[in-house]
Amino acid sequence: MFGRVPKVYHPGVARARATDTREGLLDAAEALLLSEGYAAVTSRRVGAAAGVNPALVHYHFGSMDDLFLAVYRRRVAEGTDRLRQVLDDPQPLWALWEYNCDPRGTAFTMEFVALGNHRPVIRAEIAASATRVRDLQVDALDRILTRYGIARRECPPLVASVLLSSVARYLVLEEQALGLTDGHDQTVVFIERFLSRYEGSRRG
Amino acid sequence: MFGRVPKVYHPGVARARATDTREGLLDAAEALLLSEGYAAVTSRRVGAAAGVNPALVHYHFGSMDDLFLAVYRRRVAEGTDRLRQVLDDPQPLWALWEYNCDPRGTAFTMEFVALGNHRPVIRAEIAASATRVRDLQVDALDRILTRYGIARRECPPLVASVLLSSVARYLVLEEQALGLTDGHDQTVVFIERFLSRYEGSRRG
DNA sequence: GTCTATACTTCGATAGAC
DNA sequence: GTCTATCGAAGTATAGAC
Repeated sequence: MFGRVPKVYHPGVARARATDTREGLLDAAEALLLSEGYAAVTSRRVGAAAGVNPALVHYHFGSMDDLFLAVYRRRVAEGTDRLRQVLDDPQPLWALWEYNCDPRGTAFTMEFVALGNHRPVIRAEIAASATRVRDLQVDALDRILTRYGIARRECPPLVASVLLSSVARYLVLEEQALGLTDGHDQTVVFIERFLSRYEGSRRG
Repeated sequence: MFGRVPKVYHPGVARARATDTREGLLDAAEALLLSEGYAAVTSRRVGAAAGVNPALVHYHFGSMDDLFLAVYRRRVAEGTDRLRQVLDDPQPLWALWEYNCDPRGTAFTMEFVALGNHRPVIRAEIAASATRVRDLQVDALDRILTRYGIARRECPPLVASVLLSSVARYLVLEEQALGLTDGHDQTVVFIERFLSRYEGSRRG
């Protein structure tokens, strides 16, 4: 009698469902990426994991590249929010170290780096976001180091940023990807002793 | 008249040709891996790049997993040889730093790490070789640090090894994969100033 | 050893019914 | 929005001629 109900008549309901499906697909894609690597992220498997039809991947995102981009951007947005909060921490150096030690971000980034190796669109996105994150982190470190009276010439914030994230992220990479943990405990102790010199032992 | 010539009658010639093909396939696979990522390493593309029939990949290596393993092992063997020579260098700390800064090894490892994410056989191989390489490096550093009179308690060789390779490899990773070089120059200067304290500036 | 030919699988993407 | 059905491309792997 009414034919199809125009979606504009029930925008809330219609859009709620669509958003659920969309988010479900993103969740499924991200889970697959982390557990089995990017090669496992196919429209068929993502659809199956999300409990919907594979064709919906293309309906909601277009190509697989677009799906990957959406997954990436969602996670980067979360990460950036967390990074901003680091400065509010009463022990910002500790917070920054812990932020870089988060294993989720590393496994995630590694897959996308490998993915970007043969998908130019992905590669460009990674490069852009990496620069943004680094700028944010350098800005934070600049203020932190100044607060502790560490001269810029003695230890430039840029260098501190590179050193901090290098060690943290490489430790996680080794542990997650290679199952290699030799010397990690000792190295962490070594680093954290350094952090404690400025901020005391970690509280909270 | 003679039918097929049994290969045992001309082992040198027959084996020489076979070896060439085998090596050619390994070369092609490695080149593809580095230039376009592991997803580009398919039997068809490897065969085409090597100028032979794709079926030969399976004849010589069996499965694709076996091809990947062969590529990996060949490169690891080369890398291990180079690492052993580091100790003979008159400036071993510098040599070790440069060894870890080699971009080839890093790009290579990264692809295999991502590959191992959904290929258990590869993952196991990486873990085993990573442990061997680290042991070798720690052994080298132990002797180097002792030579320079650096107490094991002050800077454990294991920690030195982890720190050194972390920073070096992560710098390369960022540069190669993300095109991100902000702060790298300054960081390298920072590190090399440290090296120079013990070994003077790099010679040769 | 190397090639041709092919069986079988899985992928990305799209057209059209509902 | 979601599904069914399907096309064409590309992958792994094998059998068999040469």
